Amino acid sequence: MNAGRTARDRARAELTHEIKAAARRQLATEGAERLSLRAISRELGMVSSALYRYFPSRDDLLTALIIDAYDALGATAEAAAQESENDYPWDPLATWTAVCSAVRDWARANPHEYALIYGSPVTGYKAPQTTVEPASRVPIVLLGLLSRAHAEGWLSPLRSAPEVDGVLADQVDVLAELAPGVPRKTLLRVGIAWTQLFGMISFELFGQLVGTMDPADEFFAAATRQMAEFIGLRRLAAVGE
Amino acid sequence: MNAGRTARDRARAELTHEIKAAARRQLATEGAERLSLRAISRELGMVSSALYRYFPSRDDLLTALIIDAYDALGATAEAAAQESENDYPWDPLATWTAVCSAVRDWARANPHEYALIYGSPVTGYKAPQTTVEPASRVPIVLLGLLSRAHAEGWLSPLRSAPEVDGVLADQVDVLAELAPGVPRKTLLRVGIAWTQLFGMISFELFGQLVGTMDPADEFFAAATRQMAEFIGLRRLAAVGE
DNA sequence: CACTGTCAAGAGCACTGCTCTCGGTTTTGT
DNA sequence: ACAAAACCGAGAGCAGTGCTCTTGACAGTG
Repeated sequence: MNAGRTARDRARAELTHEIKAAARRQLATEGAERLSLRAISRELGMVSSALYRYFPSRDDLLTALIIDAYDALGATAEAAAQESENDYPWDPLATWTAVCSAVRDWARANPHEYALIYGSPVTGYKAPQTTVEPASRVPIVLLGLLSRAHAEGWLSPLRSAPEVDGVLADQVDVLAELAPGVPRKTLLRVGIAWTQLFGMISFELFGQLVGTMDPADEFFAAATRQMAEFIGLRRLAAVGE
Repeated sequence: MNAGRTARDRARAELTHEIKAAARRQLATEGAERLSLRAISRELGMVSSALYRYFPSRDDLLTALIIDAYDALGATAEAAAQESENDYPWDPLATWTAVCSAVRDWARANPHEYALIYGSPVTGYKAPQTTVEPASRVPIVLLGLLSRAHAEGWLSPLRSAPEVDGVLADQVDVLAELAPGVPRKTLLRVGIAWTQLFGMISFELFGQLVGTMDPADEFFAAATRQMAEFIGLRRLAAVGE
């Protein structure tokens, strides 16, 4: 458990970190599929075969990068939420937009790592179970925010929305475990907003918006605001309505 | 102009088609980034260098596959819209959901071609201008549907939605050219619904929904319905409201 | 000191995209 | 009808890839 038990352990941890850093650098210039172990080893001044002592295969290195990316994005979202949660009076709509913007900003700052986790999956690469926990950090932030907003009376009842039943009700209920008390109607719409958020970011990053919403700042802001209203997050001034 | 003017032209067209077919087959088993010209040539019983007579580079082959995919998806969407447009009385909400479902079904039937056009862009590959026209066929279908719906009084005025101004108004106005008469508020929401649709499909195909909305049929149906209402498409019974 | 596990190095395999040259065929212009 | 031009597939070859295997050197522990 001790991080630097022996000199060998320390050297190994350090080199592992350096390999991932070089891989990330290469990810930015060459892309995920052209990630080359030999190029990394060249950059690090070592022989290619030595890399296999640290990552048994190219896929294992990819897995490490994917987990790191999920964790970095998750930490960004958590930080944005945290920063906004302490305001008084707390404004869940502001927190919602802050988290969404933080996710977008991270994606724009790290487009290749974003593509690695939210783009088309690398073929022949089977994501191991270890990736699902870091992948769920962003949804957990959003659901936690919703849960607190509900507890404090910030959620509209969505009277006009249809009831959620059947298979969908069961599926929505697994979200409810992370957002106790939030009604199904709201949770379903959170799922819709969730896919909208990442769909929009992917479109922006992957060039699907050029010609229309290309500088996407205003589109993103408007969409985020309207989706927040869609799921029933009230504006600060509108609590008692 | 004549398709089979000479024997050589005919042979060339046929071989071009066979190469793309083999490439598509390999796309399904190996993925876009592992698409190998040598493997294609092996499958076709020819020498690898001969392929370069038909596609000057791997990127050119990819471009052809991308254009074909956009065209196939566009044709699917157009067919779905056409089929629903002729119903009487015409129900634009039904057409909307039909087009969305058709897009999803095509994506599920051709996941690798979908990933090719809506997944992370292949690194080092610069999409030429020739791809934008086939890429716009689906948006054109949706906007045309909205335009007709507006002309026939099927669109709610979206009174509670905020005004669209500034840069966003200009961006939305380029959509307006494809959907004459449709108000900005509606067009902005169409953009939001558009990103939601493809975000949802991508999440389903790329495995981001497992653990929650995994069999996504009901989620998809509910989301499509609610997004249609979001953009103001009225239900058939609610025209006069 | 000796043993055990870890390390970098290097050769080697089968593969990739791509280029170039070669001889043969087809199409085209006159 | 015939020569010139365009096109074609075959093959060799280049520089690069992921990955495996063996070899010899080193550090940590008994």
